[in-house]
Amino acid sequence: MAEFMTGLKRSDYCGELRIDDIGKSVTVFGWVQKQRDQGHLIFIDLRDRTGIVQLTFDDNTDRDVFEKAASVRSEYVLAAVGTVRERSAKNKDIPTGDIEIDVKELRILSVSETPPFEITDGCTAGEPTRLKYRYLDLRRPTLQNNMILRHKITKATRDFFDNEGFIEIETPMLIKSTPEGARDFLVPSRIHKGEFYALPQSPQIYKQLCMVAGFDKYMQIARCFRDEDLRADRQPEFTQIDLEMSFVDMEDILKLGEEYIHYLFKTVLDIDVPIPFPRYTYNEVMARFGSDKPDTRFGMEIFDISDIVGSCGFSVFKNAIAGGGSVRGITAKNAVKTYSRKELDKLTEFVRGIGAKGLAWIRMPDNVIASSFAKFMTEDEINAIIRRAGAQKGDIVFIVGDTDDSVVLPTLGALRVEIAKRLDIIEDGYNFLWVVEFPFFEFDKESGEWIAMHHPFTSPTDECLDKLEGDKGNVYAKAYDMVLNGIELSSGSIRITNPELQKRMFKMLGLSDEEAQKKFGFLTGAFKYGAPPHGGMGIGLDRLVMQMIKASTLRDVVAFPKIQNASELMSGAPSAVENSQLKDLGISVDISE
RNA sequence: GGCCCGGUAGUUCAGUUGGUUAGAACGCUAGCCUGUCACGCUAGAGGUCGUCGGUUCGAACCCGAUCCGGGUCGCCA
Repeated sequence: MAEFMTGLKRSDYCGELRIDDIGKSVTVFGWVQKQRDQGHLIFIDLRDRTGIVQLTFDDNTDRDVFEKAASVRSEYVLAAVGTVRERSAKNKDIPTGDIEIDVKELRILSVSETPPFEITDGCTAGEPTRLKYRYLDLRRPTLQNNMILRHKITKATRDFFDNEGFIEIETPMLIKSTPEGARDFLVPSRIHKGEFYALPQSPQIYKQLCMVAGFDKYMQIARCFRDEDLRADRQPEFTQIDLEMSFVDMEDILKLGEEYIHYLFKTVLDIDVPIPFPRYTYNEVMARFGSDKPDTRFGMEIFDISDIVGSCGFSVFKNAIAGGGSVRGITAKNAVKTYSRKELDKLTEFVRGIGAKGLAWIRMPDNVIASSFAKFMTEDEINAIIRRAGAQKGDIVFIVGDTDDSVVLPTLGALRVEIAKRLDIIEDGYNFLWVVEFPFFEFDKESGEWIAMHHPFTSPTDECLDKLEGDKGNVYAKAYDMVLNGIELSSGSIRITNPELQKRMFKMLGLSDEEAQKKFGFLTGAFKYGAPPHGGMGIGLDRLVMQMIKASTLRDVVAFPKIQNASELMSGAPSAVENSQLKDLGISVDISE
């Protein structure tokens, strides 16, 4: 049935033919979007990655060609040779709508079964179906454009860093497992039975070794792996624009990051992102937005009413403050219509899910004030809260109190985003910002210990060096995050290059000299031979692309993504393997629980 | 591992006191149609109601278990 394309060569892409091409003899290849048979007149919409062109067959068409056209079905692969001519009935809705191809020769290069869903952007099939047939899903114009845009982004990225004097170096995928942080994906070794490689969570150590090796400016578009649970913005394998520079301080890296983003958005989207980006300290964003990756496309900032309610009659608030915590709130403008009493109960559930014990509110329809806690307060206290909140008729004030600020702030932060989405007050745009001055340690309530917030190679700030062993709560890191519209795009730091300091860091992480030597000896060993001061960052490419095309899930910017349970619907990976393979590796599998 | 939501035709969905033969739209097949482009008209095919078990005279519907999919918390130095 299928014919050969022997002797044919594409003259044009389908979607690129225009009225100027009238009279031109063309050869096009593509997939059948739609065949419309009207008896003595047949139209076929032929699609390739550039768009659609209409093929026309009528009484003047050779009989064999006409009959072949009548037999064509959706998604057949065709070659058509013919002449471009002006349409008698034009279609203003598509770029090629002024012309059609009067077909002289038609070849069916490949037939197709009826696809499980229609290959259009209007397709209503659910994601599981589309992922199972991802090769068909990828034919849809949206995903074609997403992949093409992603290509443009990686191309622009390489161009930018090349211009800046960076060298792209590939680091290994089979590396030593160093089980701090996320879980490693492990790869068994056949030659060393019972031993395993890990897939890299990032090229961190190798890029630092590149600095020791003198490459000075390194970059790589690197695949990274983490064996953790998935989210809409988290895949187990992802791509990072990884870079590292020697002889720089934090300012140099932030400036380069800003220039890169500016270049990228200008080149790919023709958008001027203002630089430099606003810069906030960690403590500031936590206090104002309740998040270390704040979305600043809307206001609704957090305010503190601890001073007002410190001795009020509402025991929840009073106890929160007495216990060393705080009482804070946000004001949702014009939210009365959106949030009924019943809806407020749902929000209470929402904050409980995050960890708060409850949610207090003041609802202000018309001239009456309804509140979940007013009966415990004096009128003066309520009025003071409303004044602090800047609340007016139609607004709702939400208040959370707890003995622990690490409950109060993230709760309000999450609530702030949830309400903003619901009220639809998030402005369009790209709000980049830096978060700097990260604490070096965070207090772990469960173990009652201070634990490092960053990887062990992150340098503390110079002035904090004396506090490392004592005043841990006041130690800050030379670390910085790039945030875009509430999503962490990038994380980086200046690294430790002093072997003595590195030793202290390992000690503080609870690693004995022996363990540190075993796990990271090859890095600290390298630092004995002249390590230049260096730092860098890794930018999440998938998340960046996702933001640039305004997709709601990473799956729309990854060609062959994994689903929620980390499997791939199309191939069925992961899967059991042959016993002979296991035997080769010296592995026996025990999945009994 | 926890919580929430979902699973009925190829696809998207509807389906209430539990009761005859489970419907619609799109898609598909066949016939007709000379300007369609969401073509039109006529006819038709297509279902283990996720799976297993239970309750019942009778289950898509009620109960239990389980599988699958989505979101989220934990987790992601």
